[in-house]
Amino acid sequence: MEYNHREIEQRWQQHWKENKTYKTEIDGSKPKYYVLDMFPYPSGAGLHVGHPLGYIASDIFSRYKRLRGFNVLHPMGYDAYGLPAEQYAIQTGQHPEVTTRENIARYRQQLDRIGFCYDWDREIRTCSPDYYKWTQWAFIEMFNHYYDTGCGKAMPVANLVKHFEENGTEGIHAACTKVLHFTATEWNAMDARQKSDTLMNYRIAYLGNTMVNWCPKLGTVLANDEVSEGVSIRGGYPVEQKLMYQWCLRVSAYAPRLIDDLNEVAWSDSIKETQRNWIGRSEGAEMQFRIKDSDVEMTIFTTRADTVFGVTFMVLAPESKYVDMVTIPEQVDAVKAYRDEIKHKTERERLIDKKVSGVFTGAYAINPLSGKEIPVYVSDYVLAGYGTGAIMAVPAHDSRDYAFARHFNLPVIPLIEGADVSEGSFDAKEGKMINSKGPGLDLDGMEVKEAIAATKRFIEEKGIGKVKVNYRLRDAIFSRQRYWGEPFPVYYKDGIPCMLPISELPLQLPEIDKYLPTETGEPPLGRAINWQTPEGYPLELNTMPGFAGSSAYYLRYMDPGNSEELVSKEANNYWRNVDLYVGGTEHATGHLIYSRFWNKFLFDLGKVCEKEPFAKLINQGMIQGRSNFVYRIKDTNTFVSHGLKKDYDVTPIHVDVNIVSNDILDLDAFRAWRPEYADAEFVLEDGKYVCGHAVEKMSKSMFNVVNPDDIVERYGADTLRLYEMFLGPVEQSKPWDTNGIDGVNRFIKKLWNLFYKGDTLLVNDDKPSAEALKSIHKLIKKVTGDIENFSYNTSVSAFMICVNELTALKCHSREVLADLIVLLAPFAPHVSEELWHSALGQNTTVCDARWPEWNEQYLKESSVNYAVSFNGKARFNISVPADMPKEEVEKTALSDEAASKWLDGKTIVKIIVVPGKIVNIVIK
RNA sequence: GGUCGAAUGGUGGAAUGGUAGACACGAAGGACUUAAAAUCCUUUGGCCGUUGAGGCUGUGUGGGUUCGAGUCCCACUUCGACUACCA
Repeated sequence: MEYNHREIEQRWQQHWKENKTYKTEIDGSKPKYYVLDMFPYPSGAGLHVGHPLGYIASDIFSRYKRLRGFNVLHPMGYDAYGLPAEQYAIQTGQHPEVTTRENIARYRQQLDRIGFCYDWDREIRTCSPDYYKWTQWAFIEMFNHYYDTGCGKAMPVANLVKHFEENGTEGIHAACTKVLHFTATEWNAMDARQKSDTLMNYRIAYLGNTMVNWCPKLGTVLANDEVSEGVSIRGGYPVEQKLMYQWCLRVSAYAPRLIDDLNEVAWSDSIKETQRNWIGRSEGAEMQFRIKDSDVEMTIFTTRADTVFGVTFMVLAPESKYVDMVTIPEQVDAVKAYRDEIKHKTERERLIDKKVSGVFTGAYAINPLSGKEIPVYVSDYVLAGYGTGAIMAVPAHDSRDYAFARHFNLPVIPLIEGADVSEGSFDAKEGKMINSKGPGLDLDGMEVKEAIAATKRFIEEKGIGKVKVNYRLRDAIFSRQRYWGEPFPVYYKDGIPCMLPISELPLQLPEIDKYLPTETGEPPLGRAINWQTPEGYPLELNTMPGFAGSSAYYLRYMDPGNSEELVSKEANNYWRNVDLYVGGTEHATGHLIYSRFWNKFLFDLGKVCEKEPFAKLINQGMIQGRSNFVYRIKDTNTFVSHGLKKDYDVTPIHVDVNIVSNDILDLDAFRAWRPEYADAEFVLEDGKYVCGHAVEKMSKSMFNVVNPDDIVERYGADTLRLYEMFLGPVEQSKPWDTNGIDGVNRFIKKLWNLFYKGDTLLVNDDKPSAEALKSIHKLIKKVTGDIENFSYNTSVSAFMICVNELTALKCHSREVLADLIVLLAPFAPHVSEELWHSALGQNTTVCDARWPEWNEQYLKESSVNYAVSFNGKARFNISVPADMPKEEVEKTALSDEAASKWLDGKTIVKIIVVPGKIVNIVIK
């Protein structure tokens, strides 16, 4: 029997499917383990070889845990709502559901060929009504809850209403958009509209007038994590700031818990750090600055309270509410002109244009500590969305303030001893304070850190300000002016937003004729006929963003068919949370924050039992493309090989990597590739055409996309799986390079040859030799350790070594080979399954086998080689029995002939015997 | 600008502070073959040397800790990832 990957893989994939080998049920007799991949967005391009990297790694881990006796939940699904399908729909009129369904079918086909152990009965799609019912449900719950900062969790809005009725805002501890004060009488006097508006200030899902990232080209708003460097992540279109009335989620209320609980998850330090930066906790102080000859008080936020004596001016964000309050009549026109100018610039333009700009309001503020009068400016370098939208400017110790001060010729007062501020500001938080003396407070001579603390104490005592922790994390904007997303379960009764009853969910996405905004500029749902409740109240026209459906999907896999709840108590208490989550780092600030927020909210409601959704996270590296080039001599149809190109004037041209093998171009395939190359001529080196190469993003336009289907067809899924792991550490980014794949394929053939020679079965029941046992037990130890640590590349090497050793030993012992197959099963399930049955005669699937344990006894060396070194320099080797005591080893080392050469006339200072490897003799 | 990470042969990459370069690719030579493919064997960091000896050097650069450093510490250089007017 020869190794025939096509036949074997097809047969076993069929078998697993028919027997539902990987179906998972709750089983209280076994410990659970939940392994999850970040589910893919099914794009039209299909999978390339980079996508399965993480899936293969998690599949290996799942199979390993299963062999270790765990009940493993390993599901897969599709993040099916998204912009590309909708953009495609706009261009072609094709319903996004149709394209999405087709893409999913293609993905499924590709995934199936790689032999994953998913329980497909648990598949979910975010666009399916059975699923998004629970996305809508969670939204309603968020609407009906507020965040109580007193007890640190979400509480029903009904409680809040009761409190308002009895005590007004007195004694309320609630996360809110702005701090309100009213009495019970005032509350009770409000009409329904006013009450609704007031409650929006507290709800976790709320309608608010917020500055949003508006992308005119996409016709929708975007969340902060969907925008980078002033352009949309999808499409790269410019984004501008716009004030809009939108649904938002009060994610910011959870900022402290999102930071604190990072200590409880086993994620890489870098991704935790990224989240910490994104949430952006900063400890500082809020301080009041009064405007001269006015009763206006402006609140600013600063982390450098110590620098308050160096404040020489103040700056307001153009959108700040203070601007209108302080601007003097003479400056109104100038300020208005400046604000208009800023308004018409996109975020991108504001970022690119680093030029300092701003305008004087004409007002002066009083420094609360020094009593000095300082001018108040407006400038776009101050952001409305962070802190209070107003700052005290300390040009000596902040580079942005410095640039502004130089531009407007404002004074710069250094506050730290030795700081040279003639060329630039001194931003470091170190040194001794100077020039910092005022009524009641003297900071001179203090270290910066002391000074910050002293100032904070002082302003709290005097009531000038208070200590405050600020977070950069902002509320998530939850409305999208798009068609292909979850409809909001919201209708408007006399303009007041109301939630549909849970019993009427899901609110299904309606059919529309065109996937574009209406002529009056309403979102696409405005085209839907009868988009209203049975009573005739209009339904919400926005849809939810992409992250809505992906925020709680891991919970749904636990109980995918449940029509009563998102997940039953029983299923949740058994599966709890994800033990191992595998996916890319690109979700660090989006999905991974939203999911954690969503989970914490459901945790507060008692719907889920774990406060963190993903206990351990592994970030697989990105697979880049490896492009190949041919070099055309200018104005000819002649191509010169890479090594000879310097002698010619050439143009590099991308060539399809699929007609290049080990950088050698297949000439006939190249001529057939494109009509214009049909009669191409070549200048060869050593009879071959060598292509150049470069590492680039894997994309169609660079002709460097490698489809896993092609690899599976040629080498088999087992080879693909092993090779992707062999390529390097899972967490590292690396280019895809097919050059080494033959080695892995050769390994499988060698493995096969341990079992069969032609049609002869070689497996016997002989007692394995000590060497063979040592080889296999070494492997058991190595692979077990590697899998736990996610170092699969060295495991693959270990398999190769073991198979080579067993081949050399002519070991065909059933006992040894059975262990080998079980170890290999997670990596190469098809060939393992085949050999398990046909050669080893087992009648259970290899998934039901037990993971072998290594026995130290077999690993014992009969003799140990020591490197003997003098003063750390290795000089010669000695071989001694493994159990020789330390003193004997020293004696043997010193009695060696070579030692005399080194010891001649020298004194031994000390002898170090390191167990296992080295005898170090220090001489003088 | 900030944060995190990386730097080892022609290439991908191994090395709990203990003989650097495992394993694989590629390359060179050889066996089998009419030939090719496949398979197998040998060599393969660099330099010097050679009878099959042996020696020197070597993990981005410069210091340090240590009997001993690719590994730990400090500084620098280069590259990558993420983030960015966050006061």
